[in-house]
Amino acid sequence: MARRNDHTHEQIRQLALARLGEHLSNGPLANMSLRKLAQAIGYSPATLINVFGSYDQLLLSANADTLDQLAARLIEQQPQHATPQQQLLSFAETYLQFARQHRYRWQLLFEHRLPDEEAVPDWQQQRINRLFAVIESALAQLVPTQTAQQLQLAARTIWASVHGICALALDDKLFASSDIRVENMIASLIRHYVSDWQQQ
Amino acid sequence: MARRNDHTHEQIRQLALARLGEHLSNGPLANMSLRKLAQAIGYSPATLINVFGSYDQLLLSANADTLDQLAARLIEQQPQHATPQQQLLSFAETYLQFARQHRYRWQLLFEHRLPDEEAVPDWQQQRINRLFAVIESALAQLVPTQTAQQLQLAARTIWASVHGICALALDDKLFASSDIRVENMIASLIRHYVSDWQQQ
DNA sequence: ACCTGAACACCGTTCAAGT
DNA sequence: ACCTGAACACCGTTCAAGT
Repeated sequence: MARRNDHTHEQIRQLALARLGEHLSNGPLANMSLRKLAQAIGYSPATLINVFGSYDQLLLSANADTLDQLAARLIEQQPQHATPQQQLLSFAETYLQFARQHRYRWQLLFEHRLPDEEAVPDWQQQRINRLFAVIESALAQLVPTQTAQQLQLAARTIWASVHGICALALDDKLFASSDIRVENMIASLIRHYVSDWQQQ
Repeated sequence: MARRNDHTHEQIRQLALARLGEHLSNGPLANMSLRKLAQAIGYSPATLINVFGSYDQLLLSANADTLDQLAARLIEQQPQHATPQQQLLSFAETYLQFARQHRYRWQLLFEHRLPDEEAVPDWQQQRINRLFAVIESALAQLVPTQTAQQLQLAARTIWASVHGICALALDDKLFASSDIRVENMIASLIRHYVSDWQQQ
């Protein structure tokens, strides 16, 4: 085999994840496979299993990258001197933009499940909690007297709702007349929910 | 082959869909296959391909059944003498209940995609529009002066939001402290969105 | 010690051959 | 005419054998 010892495990990790990323910017995971991925980087399928443990864990690593990219984008695009409402709207719009730009990566993030239903690993949970913190902070500015639990509930309700709108819109499952745009749905959600929520 | 001519095509359809339904009440689609399904009903894989056209179209037929079951449940559980707000809340709660009870069927409905991204067939779109009509009717009672387009936008925003909450909750992707329940998120969404929306 | 070719147990689909 | 066994081109994973 030609490539033996050409790369460390860590380098093989990066090669595989980068190549998978390229694929996911063009097509769905269903068009990729462990064998194709291995061939594309010049290693055998068994090498990738050695390095990642399994194809499922390789995909989990790709999802970790996706969460990092999403978090970076959300935080860098977050306006600092805007009203809390505008911050929440901007957050949701950035989320939609990311989902559109990285459609297949984003699908993989939500549709890949570990075979034994084992819990999502801690490092992944922490990445997600960091994103919720941004929403909770905007909500806390809006109504400083809210309890932590009320903030948690509202932040999760908003994010899950925005997520649902993006997910169904990207899959064309809303079947609305053509003049109904997903941006307007997101704006409608944030405006109406937040207006009433801040009146307690 | 033993079963030749034992059943009409229509009977084979029903056998296969019923057997797939049994499987989906116990586990995810990933644990099923065309070959296993064919063996379970005593036919060859090629027979199922003859009858359905492909495994993908077989799954599409299963999704049509799911939409019919969901629509029946939503319509029969819809309270007639409740306020529009209560109707919307009841609608969302029934949706959650269905997603929980038929978890793997429901996953298949939203995650199965035709390989060539071809449009969802008309009969499926009509089934979905029938469900939106129920939401739009409750919203129209709330504010009779809304335009059809405003009703469409609000109905789709609400449904996509409820869907997102259910989808993430069922996959344990919300990571909230244990005292935050998904029912409270749905109630929060409906209450706050609808309260502000009806003030136009 | 590290890597992988070959084998294993699958998969959806096709079609020539059988009834 | 209808059906399907066998073949085809895949798949993820394992592990004995090679370097």
